[in-house]
Amino acid sequence: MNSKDAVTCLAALAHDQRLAIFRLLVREGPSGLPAGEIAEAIGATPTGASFHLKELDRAGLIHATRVGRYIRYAAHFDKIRQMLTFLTEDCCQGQPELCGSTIKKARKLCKGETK
Amino acid sequence: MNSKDAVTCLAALAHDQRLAIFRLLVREGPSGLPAGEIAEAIGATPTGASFHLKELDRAGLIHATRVGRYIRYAAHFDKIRQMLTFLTEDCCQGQPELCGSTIKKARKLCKGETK
DNA sequence: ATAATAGTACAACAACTATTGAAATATGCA
DNA sequence: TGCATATTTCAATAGTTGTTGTACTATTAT
Repeated sequence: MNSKDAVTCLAALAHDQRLAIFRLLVREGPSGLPAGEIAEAIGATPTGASFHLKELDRAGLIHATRVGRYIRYAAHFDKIRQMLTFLTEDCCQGQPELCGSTIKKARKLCKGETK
Repeated sequence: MNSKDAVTCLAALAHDQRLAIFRLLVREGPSGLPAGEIAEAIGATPTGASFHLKELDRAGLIHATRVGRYIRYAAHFDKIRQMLTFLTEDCCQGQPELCGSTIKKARKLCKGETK
């Protein structure tokens, strides 16, 4: 991930409805949801939802798959990881004890961490 | 952290120079850097740097402290953690094995994780 | 084939954001 | 006090992004 790429991701997320879509799809997991269900869930018009889904897709944070007459969207977890990593790379010059009480906690995002 | 707050943070980061400032200050740690040094490091004019620093400050991602005639800016690590947590909350409905190969890795952001 | 459903594309307009240069403020030093 | 340094503020302009409604395309079922 480079800076331009990261800016595209961040700009895609920097909108109320798109952030809601993103978080919905992160919660939903790899199977995703069809566009209509997403639109309804966040209270957007079909046109609006389509526009925002396209933005998120363009940034690579989600991806679309046609299934019959539905188009399912799902979070692209690898890209998400890349973006989060990019944001906090080399934090505190490799001495995480400096921000220990803060960034560390962010790693408890998903449970199940073993090491 | 709520959605509005998160959108403000993400919008603040969704700019090439501001992202560069943010990453510089994350690397730098709690002591931060004076505005002029930041401007020089990212190749911005004093006016431009000031504008972008203000945006990041307004979002709560960094904070300013006057030290003599310098103004030092430092990352606000607690806010950063809150934002990262907000983005990936309840991922995969609490079954991280679904995205296990991806999000987990993002937790290796800072080394020094012990548990 | 035709109609119904799911979703996208386009165009016009409004709203917001970034950039620039010049002027202002704050602090420290001679 | 007066000058230099560090940084911010302001105003004008240019550029980008979001919203809305209408029209279009793709798929399925009758």
